[in-house]
Amino acid sequence: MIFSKTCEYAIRAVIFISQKSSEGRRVGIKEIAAGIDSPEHFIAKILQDLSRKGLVQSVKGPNGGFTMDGISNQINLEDVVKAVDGDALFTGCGLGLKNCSEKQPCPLHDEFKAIRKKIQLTLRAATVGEFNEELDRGLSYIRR
Amino acid sequence: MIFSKTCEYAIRAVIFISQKSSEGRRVGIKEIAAGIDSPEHFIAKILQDLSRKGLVQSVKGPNGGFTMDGISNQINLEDVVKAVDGDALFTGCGLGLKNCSEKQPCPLHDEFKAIRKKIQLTLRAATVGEFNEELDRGLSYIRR
DNA sequence: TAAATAAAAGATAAAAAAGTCTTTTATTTA
DNA sequence: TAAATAAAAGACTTTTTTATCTTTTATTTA
Repeated sequence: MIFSKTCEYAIRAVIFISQKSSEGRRVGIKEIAAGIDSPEHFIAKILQDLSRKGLVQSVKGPNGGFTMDGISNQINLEDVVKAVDGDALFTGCGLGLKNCSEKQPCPLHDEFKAIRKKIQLTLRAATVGEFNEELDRGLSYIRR
Repeated sequence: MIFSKTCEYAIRAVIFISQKSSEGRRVGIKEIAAGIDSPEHFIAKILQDLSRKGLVQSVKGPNGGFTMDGISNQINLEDVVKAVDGDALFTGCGLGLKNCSEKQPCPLHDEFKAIRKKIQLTLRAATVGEFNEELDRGLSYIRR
């Protein structure tokens, strides 16, 4: 499944926040949850964590909410995935072997290395902000 | 993490069984569990399932055990993964969107399509039996 | 045919992931 | 400064995954 559910929500959320930020507004948890079709309190937890790690900004109180104002082009999806799922996806053995290494490879070592590399480079190349316009134009979706 | 723990064990187990089968012998659950470093009863369950689905053969009673005699070159790792984890890895949306499709794509639709394709083709190209020799020669490992 | 062997099956148990609910804290604005 | 707002934090529940233990069934061999 590549990503945990938590991570799927996280990616959808940062893309959503970025999109709204590009229109100059903050978004609250309720709007985010509705906008990406996720459980409200669950995505709240995830965003608390991302906020602590500096991947999103948050402001409490009336007219508060989340933004990625100015940072959505600095942050890429590799950053988000690492923050949520850690880097096992990029470094771990495909067969789950703890001691798998160049010297002691699993039978699929080289194959998985190529796959992991492709995943990593794909995510690294994708900034959170680069989807704003196509989302605005209805060319792609982050709901359901 | 790409595969579930169950699936990791399953792949390691079929490769192990294939290797021993190539030497003309059946292997019991205890030997398999020790050989791939997995919980004994857990891998037993998994193999019961693979046995029902025809991916491995099993024989009860004294001198019984599991084999892939004659079939380890017909079965590839895509078959194994599909049997255990289903085909969500090959067909599902990377962001977990149920309705993601060509007409209603998620922002990463094409990127994930390429990744899934690579994973699928890699697994399809790998027959269970093709690792026997390098395992025998100590060039790769399926333990720890 | 009885004893031994080994997988199959079923019932639990433990751990992790996903999801929910309540209280607290910070901030704004009237 | 009081009321309203919204995120932060903490406690808890549910579901899924992973793992274990016990009993049953099939097979072999002495």
